Amino acid sequence: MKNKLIALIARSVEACNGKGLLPEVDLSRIEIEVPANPEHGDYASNVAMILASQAKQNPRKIAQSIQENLDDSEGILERTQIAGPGFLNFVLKDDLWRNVLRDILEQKDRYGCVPIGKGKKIQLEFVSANPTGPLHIGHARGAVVGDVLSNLFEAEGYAVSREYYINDAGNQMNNLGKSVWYRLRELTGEKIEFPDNCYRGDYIKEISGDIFRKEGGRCLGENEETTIQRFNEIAGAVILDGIRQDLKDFGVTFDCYFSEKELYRENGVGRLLDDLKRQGFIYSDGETLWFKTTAYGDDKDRVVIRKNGEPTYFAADIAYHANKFSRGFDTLIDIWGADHHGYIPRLQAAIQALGRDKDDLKIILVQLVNLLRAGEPVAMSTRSGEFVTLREVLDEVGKDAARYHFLMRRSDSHLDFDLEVAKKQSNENPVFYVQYAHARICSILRMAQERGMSLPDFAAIHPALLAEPEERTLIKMMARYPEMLEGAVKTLEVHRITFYLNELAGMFHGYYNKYKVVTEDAALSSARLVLVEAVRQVLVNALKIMGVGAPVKM
RNA sequence: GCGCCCAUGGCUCAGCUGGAUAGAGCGCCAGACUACGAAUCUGGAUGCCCCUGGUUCGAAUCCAGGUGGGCGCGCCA
Repeated sequence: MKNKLIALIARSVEACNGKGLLPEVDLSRIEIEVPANPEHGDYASNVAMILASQAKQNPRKIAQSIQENLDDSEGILERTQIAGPGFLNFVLKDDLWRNVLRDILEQKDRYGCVPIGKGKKIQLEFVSANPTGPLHIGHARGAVVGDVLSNLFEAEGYAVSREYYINDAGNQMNNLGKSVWYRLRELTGEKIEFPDNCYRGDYIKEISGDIFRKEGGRCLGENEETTIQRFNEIAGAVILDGIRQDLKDFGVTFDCYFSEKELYRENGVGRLLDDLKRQGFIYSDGETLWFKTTAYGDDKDRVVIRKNGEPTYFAADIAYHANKFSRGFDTLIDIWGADHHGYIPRLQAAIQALGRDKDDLKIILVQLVNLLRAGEPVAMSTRSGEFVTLREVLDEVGKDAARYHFLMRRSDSHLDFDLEVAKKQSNENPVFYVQYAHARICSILRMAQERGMSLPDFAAIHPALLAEPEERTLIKMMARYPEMLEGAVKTLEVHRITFYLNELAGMFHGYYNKYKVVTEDAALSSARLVLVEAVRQVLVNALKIMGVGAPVKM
């Protein structure tokens, strides 16, 4: 719709050029928006104000020239008006709006999907928590944002791949094995001092207990180093299984779990560094190898091979992103906790050194969740074993409420998650507000069915009967759904869907309380059934992208 | 010290990339079920959009400099 209007304006401006009313001007900044105030029409354009400075004319006069030269051969305009400093406001014909209902009923699940992706391959990497402990509530936000963004990209016609990067090649894995080793020594009766760099959580004791039950006293083996290595593999696998299960129950699944160890196979990291060295991005100071990230705006160069000969995490990460690109993705999106923001410049430098455009990698920072219990902050640390697990939240709050909660704010703003509030299944929780709207509509449709009124086709109703202001508002709101999705994709802002849903549900509730859908008037009832069915469809479509259920009854 | 993010009613936050009178929810006050589901709705009060300058037809939004808060600044991952 917006595009149609832009084209209309552009043609008019051209016509004005021809008649000498306006000079040649740059039209790239024409914007069409939905005015906050309905009195200002269905759409408004700032075109005259933009042109005013270029054309050196009064904006209202320009608006008038454009208005007079509009060629509405399609007949979509009811009227236009000039207002304020020079806005050109458009009021569309009601029929045009009502056709949205037809589109929704015909397109069903696909309504709202604009195929702007055109099959472009995009990869989203998220969660990627070290498999050294169960997922906690802090990981949940990134998981939901990544999952919903993936859904959104899919809806908009991208070929999406979801990936979890398993950091299983670093020191932290060794500490995991060591943690198990210490617990097992305890179980065999030894008195030990549990080290600070080991993990204290109860899950370590459970894993150790399992091993002890199976193997008894011989579990500690002969050689300390190989035993710890063995434990870290066992524990890593058990924990990763748990993570997968938690994510699945949270509605988050991945196409690929990528192991960091893969990168070292056949000296992959080393070979990549050699390549980069040949291109002059890597230099040695005699003891260590440095990557020249300053060449692309980083504050200082970064170490890739340590003095002890071991590659850094960064070295592996360069190889990882090179690997991603080699798999044919056009765009990569990484979702990180905001505490990693300092890492962005060096990774972006790296992908440019790999010959990619800076924009081929987009990094979304998700602010850390501030966990509270009845208003009091709760300290969390994987190492100390003090944390609230994702599992716990799922069991107590439920998938839908938890997911919705994490989608209510922009991802770059801090989020307070109060356990006591979240656990309360009260009407304070907005997810119920939206789901209730859906259940209510289902209830209406059920009841109509019982009275022998099945849902009519759009062709069978008289759309003009939907003339109440609330009905027009609802229809316009639904017409904006595709634009909303497109905006959310372009800005990578999933919270927009939440706000849209809340507003649509609110409009429906208001309408419901004021008007009766099913009445003695058969024609009116039919039209209104189509209207509420359309609302239901849009609610379902949006909730599906959010991974939140749309219950028929509550 | 340097860098990134944030600052909007009492609280939690939106504000569609610069538009017309700055909006929701919670909380507070007053109302609405013999009704298609009251997990709902209707009405009411509350604002130096952190401060100071700048950019222009127009700024909560963009720029500069402050103030206050969060987070980073390893040859950890």
